[in-house]
Amino acid sequence: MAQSMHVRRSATLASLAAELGVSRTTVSNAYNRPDQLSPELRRRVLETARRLGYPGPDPVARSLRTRKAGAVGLLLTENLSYAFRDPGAVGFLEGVALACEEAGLGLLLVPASPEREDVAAVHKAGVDGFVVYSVPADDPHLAAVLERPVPTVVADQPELDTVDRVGIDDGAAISGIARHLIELGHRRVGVLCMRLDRDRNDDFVPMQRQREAHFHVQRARLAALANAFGTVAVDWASVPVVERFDHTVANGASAAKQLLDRDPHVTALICTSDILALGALTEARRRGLRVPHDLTVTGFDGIADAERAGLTTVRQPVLAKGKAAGELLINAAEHAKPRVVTLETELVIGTSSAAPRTTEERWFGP
Amino acid sequence: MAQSMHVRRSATLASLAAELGVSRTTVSNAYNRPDQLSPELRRRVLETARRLGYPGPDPVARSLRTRKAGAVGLLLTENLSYAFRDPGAVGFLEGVALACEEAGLGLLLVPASPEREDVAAVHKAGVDGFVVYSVPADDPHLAAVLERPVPTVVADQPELDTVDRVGIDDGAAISGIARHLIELGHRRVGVLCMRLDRDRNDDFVPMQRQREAHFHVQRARLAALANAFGTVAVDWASVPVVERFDHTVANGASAAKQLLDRDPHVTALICTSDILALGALTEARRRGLRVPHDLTVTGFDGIADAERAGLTTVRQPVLAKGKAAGELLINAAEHAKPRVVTLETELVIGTSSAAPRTTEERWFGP
DNA sequence: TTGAAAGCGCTAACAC
DNA sequence: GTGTTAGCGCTTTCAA
Repeated sequence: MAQSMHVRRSATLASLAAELGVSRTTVSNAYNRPDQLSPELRRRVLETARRLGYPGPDPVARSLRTRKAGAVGLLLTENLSYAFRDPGAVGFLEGVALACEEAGLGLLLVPASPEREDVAAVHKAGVDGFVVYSVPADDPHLAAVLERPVPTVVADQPELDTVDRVGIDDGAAISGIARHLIELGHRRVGVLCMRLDRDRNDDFVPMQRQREAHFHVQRARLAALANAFGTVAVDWASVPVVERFDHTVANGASAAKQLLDRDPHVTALICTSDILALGALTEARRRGLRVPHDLTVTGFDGIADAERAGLTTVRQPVLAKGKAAGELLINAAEHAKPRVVTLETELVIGTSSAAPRTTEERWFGP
Repeated sequence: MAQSMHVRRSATLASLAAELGVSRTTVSNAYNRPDQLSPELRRRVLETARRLGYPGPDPVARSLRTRKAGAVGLLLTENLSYAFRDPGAVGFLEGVALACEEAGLGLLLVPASPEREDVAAVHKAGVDGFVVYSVPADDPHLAAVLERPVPTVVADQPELDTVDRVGIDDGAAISGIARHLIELGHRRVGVLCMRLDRDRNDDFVPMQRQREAHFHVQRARLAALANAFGTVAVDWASVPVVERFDHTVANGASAAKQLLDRDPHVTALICTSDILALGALTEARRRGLRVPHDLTVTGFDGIADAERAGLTTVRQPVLAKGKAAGELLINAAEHAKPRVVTLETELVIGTSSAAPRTTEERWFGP
């Protein structure tokens, strides 16, 4: 970004002061403390400023001096284009933006895609604090943020006990889904989940990977499911779990295909996100499976498209989450222990879940 | 944002240098020009930094010195929450973000709602340039941006001949809609448009307001419509045009209601955005009007919901627009004249437009 | 009211 | 390969 036409440059506070024959303090005051000088003088200062093309105090220099950047950084570790396409992420973003707007702070989106190992962007960010959203516990960008001497608030991911955090009770939330399915009589279930770790694994997920996932939210959901189905003697090790790195509807469909191809007797597909569930619905349709008659599908998040599709899911307040994160950061007063805000979720029973057909029904029709 | 637990603070480059018994240059080099010192010394520097809890060069101080903020500012003059809800705005945002991401630059969302007359946020923004999206030509935030000595790129709004600009040919694009309707035989049409000026006018729009609108995009579209329908002897002054300040589906519906209540003989509702058109569809349904049989409705933008609804509309490349704006800014090399990028649009004939019923049909059924 | 002095923390010539 | 010097442009005690 070199020059462009609209670049006047040059005049500084000092040169203005010299021109006016007053001290720098006075000029500074004209901008920052109007009550500290006579209206007349202030008028003169401002007028001369306009004449000289002085654009007012340089924000960077002011920031250096005041030790305030006037902005909050948002770390996403996800291609930004993803962030703007995932309704959950957009809602969160909106929430953070709202909090910033109210406080008159800017919101700086820090570029940090998963491919880019380059942490420089975090170091370059002139901000008064960071909100970290949905990054794996071992992400280098996160480490870089934590080194910066500014307050940090984490949302959903990762779970750290050194910084403030806002999230939901993922285990409890998805247990609601599990209980619902168990009551309906489902015992042969399959799971579609989002990225569990920084390395790509678009495939079935062995137990160890489930247990050691660095994406804590996904890990917590899987663990809760295992636990819930354990109570009805379902051996979790035999439950097929398919993972997808990129969170898209298409991937939900392909994951469902992969799972059903191997295990066609599954009566319910539990998805850890609505996006994946919408893909599962597509795949079900493609195979001629009627939902919920032939196959139950559940989601997670409560995005608009999911409710429109009648998905059984868990609704979570994404906007409130973002807002809470922003506010926590902005009010990061001195406090000894990290604060934790846990938001409420709500089980939404849609039309995508029903009792599984019995074996007879499978053979002889409904 | 005072302190919070995770705030180490203190050590500076200078103190590190002192501790190590080397010059500040050396420490600086350790971070910025690794090839300027022995690997061994660098290792020592970095190690000591870690020990002292030195988080690396302060980004603000560095920015002051290098005269680079490493970020692009985005001015929106709209409640941020609007920006995240309007699909067009989100697409644009994504495009700008993409361009920034590729260049390793941050994207700073500048808080500047229409209510907030406070321009301070613009002054505080530590950025290397601004992208201005969809603000009225007389917006004070815009004026503040133009005073800043950094390159600026404008998208859609406003039209200035001093800065780079990216947009579409609004007149030509909506003329396509007009011609389509004219060919179908529509002569009694009504228009639903977005905010025309900074002052709220949720009502019919007199000619003068149409002509003098500071939202140039809307003005251009209205002018093109007037012109197109002029060729078939439609007197534009008699065409009802209803404006809405807030760009929501609900407002589209209420605008359609207001228009149809006064002028029920209208055969086509031309909307300057898909959002408004979707609202118009709702209102048509409510009145028991079948679209397109009883009423033709057209939109503008080509958002996903519109295509899903089968709306006749103009598709415009919002993401490409954002990306182009970002790239224009980032490559703002020296150039004498402002650059203008005009993107292609495409007329999409959906199922929401058809020939108007004749008077007889109106009375005796189709 | 206004001004003088003292940096905020860092980088970039340039000299050693 | 390393140090010296000179600010970047601004705010803020403190004294006048």
